[in-house]
Amino acid sequence: MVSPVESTHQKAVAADTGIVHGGLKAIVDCNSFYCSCERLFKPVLKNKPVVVLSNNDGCIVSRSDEAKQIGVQMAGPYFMARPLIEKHDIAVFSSNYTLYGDLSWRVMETLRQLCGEKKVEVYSVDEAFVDLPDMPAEAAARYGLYIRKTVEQWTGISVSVGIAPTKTLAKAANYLAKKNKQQSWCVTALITPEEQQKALQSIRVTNIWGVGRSYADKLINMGITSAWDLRNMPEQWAIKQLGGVVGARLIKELRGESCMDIREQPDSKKMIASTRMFGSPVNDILSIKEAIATYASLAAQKLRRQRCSARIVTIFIVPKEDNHAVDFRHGPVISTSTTLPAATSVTNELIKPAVQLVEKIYEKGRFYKKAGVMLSGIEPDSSIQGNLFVPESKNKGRFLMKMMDNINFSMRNDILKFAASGTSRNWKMRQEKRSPRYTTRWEEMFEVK
DNA sequence: TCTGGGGTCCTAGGACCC
DNA sequence: TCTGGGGTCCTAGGACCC
Repeated sequence: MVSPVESTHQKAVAADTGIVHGGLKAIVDCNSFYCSCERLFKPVLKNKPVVVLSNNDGCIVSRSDEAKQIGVQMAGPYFMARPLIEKHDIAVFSSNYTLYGDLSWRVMETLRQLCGEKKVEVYSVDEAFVDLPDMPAEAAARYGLYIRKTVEQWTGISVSVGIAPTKTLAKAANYLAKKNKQQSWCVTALITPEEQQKALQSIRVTNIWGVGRSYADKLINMGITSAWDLRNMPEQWAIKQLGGVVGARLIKELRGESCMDIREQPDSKKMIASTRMFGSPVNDILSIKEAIATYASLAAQKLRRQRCSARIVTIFIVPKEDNHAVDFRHGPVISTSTTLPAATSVTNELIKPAVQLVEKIYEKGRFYKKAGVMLSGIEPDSSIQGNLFVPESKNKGRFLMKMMDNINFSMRNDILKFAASGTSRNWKMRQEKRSPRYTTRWEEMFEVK
């Protein structure tokens, strides 16, 4: 008897055409993206260890290969890695999202030109899935190499490419490509069942896309240690143990049965958030209200950029805890929300309810380390019913918003702000080591000498 | 002293309605 | 006075991703 798994595999490659049933998918992932961006404008740093910090200079979010080799941990707190960083004279940068955003756009444009406008799904700032429906199996690896070379020539950013019949297997391929850069030339294809088996047997279950910390612990406790072990578990088991339909999909994808398509146009956001850690913990309600007002106006900007309005305003604050444990986890989040009578994207109409909510959850005497605003119940502006009774001033409000957005875009991000955001900002984040925005600000442009 | 800032999807459970 | 079962909507929370 042939099991369903085997029969899927037998159908996988049609012998006459060499075209994989269901097509192939690639994931293109920039290598140490933020570090690569920083290095692009400081050629002195080529082959030197570099790290980039998160907002607030809190964690390490990107490491060059050299920094990895020295032993700097990903997502580790900066203050803990600092001795090592100083000892080895590693270059350190605060994150500069304006610069990374611009270079990201260039990489994505390159992919669209190479592979077709509609074949590219931008998955994150440094990753994209590419649909390769007609790619013959034997041409896949060569094509991956072509992508890699072209992107590097056109943008200066090096990428790794994984190719396989499903997104999850493509991610696994990419993981191996990055792991053995020397042999793989940053490209790996997993097309045949044999290739897939060998690859999955070599990957620990922890490193599979879709398996996070808590599932990893659970799986290892059950004796499921390799990706191959996981692939061979029954779907019913996955439904019970790994979050229902999500788990079942994961198993199918590992077997080569594609459950996730490439989506060229991402849906508009269902939720928009703006949140930050404070530069230092805060205990007075006034500072928290200032922060909330600032985040509300940031979120409102994002909302308008998407040409949408929101009906639900949620705010949250996170109390500071004293936890220096090795496996640090964030403490509880205290949140509350309110539903507005009508959706809006006008900043002051969102600030006001947001700030009022602070009273509901703030506890006097307690210190907080983080706060945020989330907007949901999002509707496109075009679908909002005109209301005869909406006063004229509302249109004025919209006009003002548009002006503010334009000014903020071309000048400094926060040059115009509402009075409620305050002016002292002792809660503002630290960002001491930011590089210039070489590609988007005239006054910070890279000079060729 | 010091541990990011976004997002998505799914499930469970309660309220409410007929 | 009795009170089933199904549907829908909402919220909270947990898991994941980069």
